Amino acid sequence: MKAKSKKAASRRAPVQERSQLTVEAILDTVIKLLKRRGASSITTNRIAEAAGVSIGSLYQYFPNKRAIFVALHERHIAQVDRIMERRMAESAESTLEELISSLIDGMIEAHATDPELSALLQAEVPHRADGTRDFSVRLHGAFRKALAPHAREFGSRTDLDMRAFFVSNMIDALGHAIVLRRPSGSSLSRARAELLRAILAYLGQNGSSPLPGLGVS
Amino acid sequence: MKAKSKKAASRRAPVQERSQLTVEAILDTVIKLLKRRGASSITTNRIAEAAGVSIGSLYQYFPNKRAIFVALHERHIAQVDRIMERRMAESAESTLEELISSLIDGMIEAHATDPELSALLQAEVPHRADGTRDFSVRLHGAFRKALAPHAREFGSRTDLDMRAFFVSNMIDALGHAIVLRRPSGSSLSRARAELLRAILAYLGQNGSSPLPGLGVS
DNA sequence: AGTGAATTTGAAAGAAAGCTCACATTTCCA
DNA sequence: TGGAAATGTGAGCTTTCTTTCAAATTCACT
Repeated sequence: MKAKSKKAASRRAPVQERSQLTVEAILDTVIKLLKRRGASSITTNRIAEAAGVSIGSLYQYFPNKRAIFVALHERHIAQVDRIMERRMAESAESTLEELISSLIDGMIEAHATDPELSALLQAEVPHRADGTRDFSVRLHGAFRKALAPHAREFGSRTDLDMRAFFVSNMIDALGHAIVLRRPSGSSLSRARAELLRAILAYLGQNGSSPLPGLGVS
Repeated sequence: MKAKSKKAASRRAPVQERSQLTVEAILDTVIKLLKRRGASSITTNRIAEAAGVSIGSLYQYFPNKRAIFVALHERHIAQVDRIMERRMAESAESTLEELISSLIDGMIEAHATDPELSALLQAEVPHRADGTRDFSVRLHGAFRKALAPHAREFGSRTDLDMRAFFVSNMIDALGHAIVLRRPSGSSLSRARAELLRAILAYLGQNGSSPLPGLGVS
């Protein structure tokens, strides 16, 4: 889960604190405008005005409008990276169930904080296709490492690579789904427990350890 | 899985065949331009020119550029709807495993035909957030129906609604994932079998019926 | 064949948005 | 403290979007 390096510097990189604040203000303002008016009404001039910076400053740091959106995605992904990396480190000594459970919570934490933003980023804000792929690859790699020590616990000559791929995608995609679209009657914690159960069942541990408290099934 | 009705008719609806061909040509051309040059270089005039229709005709059927993208998404979703609906009907008398297996194949069929397009639609083409949600809700409802007859087969007082939600999201999200991002070494059929196994394990049928042929773990 | 509706055309132009650049201001640091 | 580097500014130029519309063509139907 290492965050990746900077992209092509088609524009000046902010080095002083004030310019970093400018960049942050721009990205924060885009979020505000996204929520208030939707993506289609966003213009670079509106962004600059609402952020309290000149249009010239905006183009000092972003080569075009799309780059602003891409940067917003990257900032969000970096945030998720940080959360998952921390939990992965903390759970180094834990059981498999504890590890999976913690990573599910991490993904939920990363998106439940601002579900509206997550939904907007996914649906309305265009981004580079390989950006999503990079994150997926990174998460996959992280799970391959995280699962390796427990390889013996689930089925015999299982394909670790494939398992890691499925687990990482289940946590990512289903974590998203339960935060953004879970059935109206159900609680987040209930759905969270269900996701844990699904993953453990997939890893060949279903039925063994009854889940605590929540009355799953 | 009923396809939904038309949106606000801010423009004339095509009634004759030639005008329907015009609309199709526009959408097909957008796909071509998307693949060739990427979303950011697309202009309405370029679309019209490449499609061999006048800019006037384009604006006869689409109120603005975004509407063209939305229509592209809707056409794609309608295609997936059709495929899934057909398979759902065909598998009405089947076992649970046969049903799930067929729906997995349907989702793969729907996206493996043109993976590049699927990736582009997801990443580069902005769409209404509720469009994605509508599809998710529709798929969820369909699975609730499809799973209801088999409710007795998996665990006792299980929550059908929640199960349907997870199964529909696993097929959708993981179906996407294995088509677009599966580990380089693995075949699609191998991943497909793994997805089936994961869902059946989640539904509490793992270990029971050995899968045919593919040697899944 | 005749008639009206549907469709197409494309140039032209106003509106809107993206973006540049010459110059002003602030910060850094030797 | 002085100059270089970094940053900020916004008027206005360029590109693209969007609309208009009168005239031509094609289609459906009798």
